[in-house]
Amino acid sequence: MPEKSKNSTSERTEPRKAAVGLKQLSKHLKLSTTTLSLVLNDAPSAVSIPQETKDRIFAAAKELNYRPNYLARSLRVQRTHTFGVIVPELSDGYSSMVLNGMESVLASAGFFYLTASHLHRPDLLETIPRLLIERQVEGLIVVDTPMHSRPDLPIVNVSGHEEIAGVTNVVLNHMHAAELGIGHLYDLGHRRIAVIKGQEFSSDTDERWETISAATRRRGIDIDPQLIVQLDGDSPSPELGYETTKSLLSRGQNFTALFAFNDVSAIGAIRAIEETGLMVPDDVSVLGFDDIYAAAFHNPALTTIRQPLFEMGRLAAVTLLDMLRDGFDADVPRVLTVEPDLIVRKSTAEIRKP
Amino acid sequence: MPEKSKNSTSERTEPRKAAVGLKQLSKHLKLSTTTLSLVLNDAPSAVSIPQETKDRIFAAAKELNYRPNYLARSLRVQRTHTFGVIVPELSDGYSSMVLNGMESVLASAGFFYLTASHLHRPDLLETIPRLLIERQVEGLIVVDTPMHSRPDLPIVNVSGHEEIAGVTNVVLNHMHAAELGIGHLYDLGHRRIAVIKGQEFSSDTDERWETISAATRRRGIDIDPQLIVQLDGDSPSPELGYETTKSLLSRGQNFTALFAFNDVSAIGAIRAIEETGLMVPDDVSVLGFDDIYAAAFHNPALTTIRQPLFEMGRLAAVTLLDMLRDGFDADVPRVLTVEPDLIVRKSTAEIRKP
DNA sequence: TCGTTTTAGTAAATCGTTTTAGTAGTAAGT
DNA sequence: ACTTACTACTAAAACGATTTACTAAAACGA
Repeated sequence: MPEKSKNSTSERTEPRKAAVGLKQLSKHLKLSTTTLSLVLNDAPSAVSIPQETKDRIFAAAKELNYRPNYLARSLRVQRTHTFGVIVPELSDGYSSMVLNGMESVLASAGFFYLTASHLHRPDLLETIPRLLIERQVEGLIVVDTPMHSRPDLPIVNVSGHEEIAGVTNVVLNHMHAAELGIGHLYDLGHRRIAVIKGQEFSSDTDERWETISAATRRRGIDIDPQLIVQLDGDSPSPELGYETTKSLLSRGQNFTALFAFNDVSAIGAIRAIEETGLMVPDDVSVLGFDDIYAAAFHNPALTTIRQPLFEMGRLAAVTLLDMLRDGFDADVPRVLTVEPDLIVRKSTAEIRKP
Repeated sequence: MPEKSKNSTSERTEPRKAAVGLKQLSKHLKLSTTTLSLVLNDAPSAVSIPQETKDRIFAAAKELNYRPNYLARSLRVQRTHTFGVIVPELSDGYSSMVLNGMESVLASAGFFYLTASHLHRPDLLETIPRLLIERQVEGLIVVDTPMHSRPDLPIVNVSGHEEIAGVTNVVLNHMHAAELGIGHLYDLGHRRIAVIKGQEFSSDTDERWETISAATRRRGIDIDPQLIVQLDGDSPSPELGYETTKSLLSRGQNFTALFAFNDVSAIGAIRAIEETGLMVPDDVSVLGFDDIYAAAFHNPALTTIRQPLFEMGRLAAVTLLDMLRDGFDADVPRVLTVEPDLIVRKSTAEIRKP
């Protein structure tokens, strides 16, 4: 039985091989760094170099564990293959889904990205873009974050609504989303519909509200101002929706359906509603937004407007890459629209007594 | 009515000021880049430079919008103030909470980080560390990911269990967690306890299982092998827990409590259990793990073992920063342990008929 | 054989900073 | 008057790659 050398403690702390650079490699091979660079990058002018030499170079690079210094390379070629990503915060579910989609594109394009959360703090919103630019990111992906000024590099804003030269917005078709949501509730017979608006700072808040408003008017019903509440605070917990709904319920107004700003707040709302002795969906229907993973498995399973967050991230990334490839003022679209879906589950039902 | 100049198309495309570097600044000021650098970085040797000159420099830097090139700077000073972060995937809730904690430290330390997801693909697990090292990250934070070899830079592994020279593991006190969980179920009278183990690839799976196993034995009960199931697949949806629990239920064994690997799978499990006509917690108690945001608001509210993920991320970051400051072989602890909490809510209850 | 082309490389400039090692010119000390 | 010290700077060498512009030798063409 061969002795396991795996744990031969004397060998454990192997000599930490100092990373070898092009210079040491060139010394070892007795070739200039020029030649090495040409060969290793398979530059066109390396055709004249015989295969034998090339092989020697590759072999030595592997053997000495050569690691090109990407910093030096980036400095010289003036490309970092790096994007900056600005999000409100990482753990809100929304951002991480978008990032997920984004990364699926970037990884295979050889890009990395630096992430920064602004936590809705104005000072960070101010400094983060500058810091990222100093780090020579080639573009910015901004998620659910207002961008007023126009930094001098390509930007894609996911859920951005300002029209700014040089920034492309990736947005949901909110009109369609509102039609789906309100249409669904209307078709179930609901006329007294409460709405939880998003936080002041959330990019989608206004557009969402306006489209919902339009969709109800179009059906000849008006939303009682007493039935409108707004999320406040920046916790990614259902707590916010819970509190908001509590205060809505305390007004004593009756309503048969509630359209929440997102699934997280819908979940909080359900708890609040049930705590007052009402049942979802028998007494009040609750409609969410986003279709997060948990939505399908909540009790009751959430009826919701699905927003293709992964796709939005993916789209943002490919668009930014396009902008880079096509030069500065290429005519990429100013706005890219993705479509929502109505996912009917168990949290909405026909109104009981019409 | 004042005309809205917002859309005055001629002004829209403002001249994109080319970012000015030290050289142009020096030309403009008729001072050497040396002087500028000294002053702008407030180097000790800048004492001899009169305040008037300094002011001129600062003023010009602001006016011309000088942006130091961090790449060049990093290359020269051999510090990037950048970490690499390796996670299984971004949208699993676990990683993003850890990242959140991590970022809270890094941001104020002037560090940025490059994130990469390996999606459990062996090729990515192989290449990602190399790519990050080429980009000159100063350290690696690895989340819920096995690390066998020892790259030559400081590493902190969140939920890492291998003992490797040079890497510090941040781990939960699993023994304590198991004691809390099993103790709670035991105290409620449960003796036939089912367990959902984590996925094969999850770092915590083995340790979690072993400690649970020990905690039950310590109480003189043994877990029926028929009551052990394991998650399979890498979706961050409750679907996995649902499927797993379905198959558990189909075995026809009876059990009065279920200890799930995490809250997400617990939520799936509850759905599966209720679909067979059983009630949670009346017929079977379900115990989760992690205490994600949704746990408190699920129906029934999840009793769970809270894992301080934010804190673990925070700890990982400060530790890595320490390792950097104290030089290579500083004696940072090999393992940092954080403590779990039992959060009793509504998904567990006393056994009905003893 | 002479001129041209090809082969197989190399020296040096470059990217944008920081940093080391000075250098004039003035002021102070003795 | 002569050293010494300080003031206010600057030239040039890093950092580690890439890239432009060469070169010496060999091969080829006429």
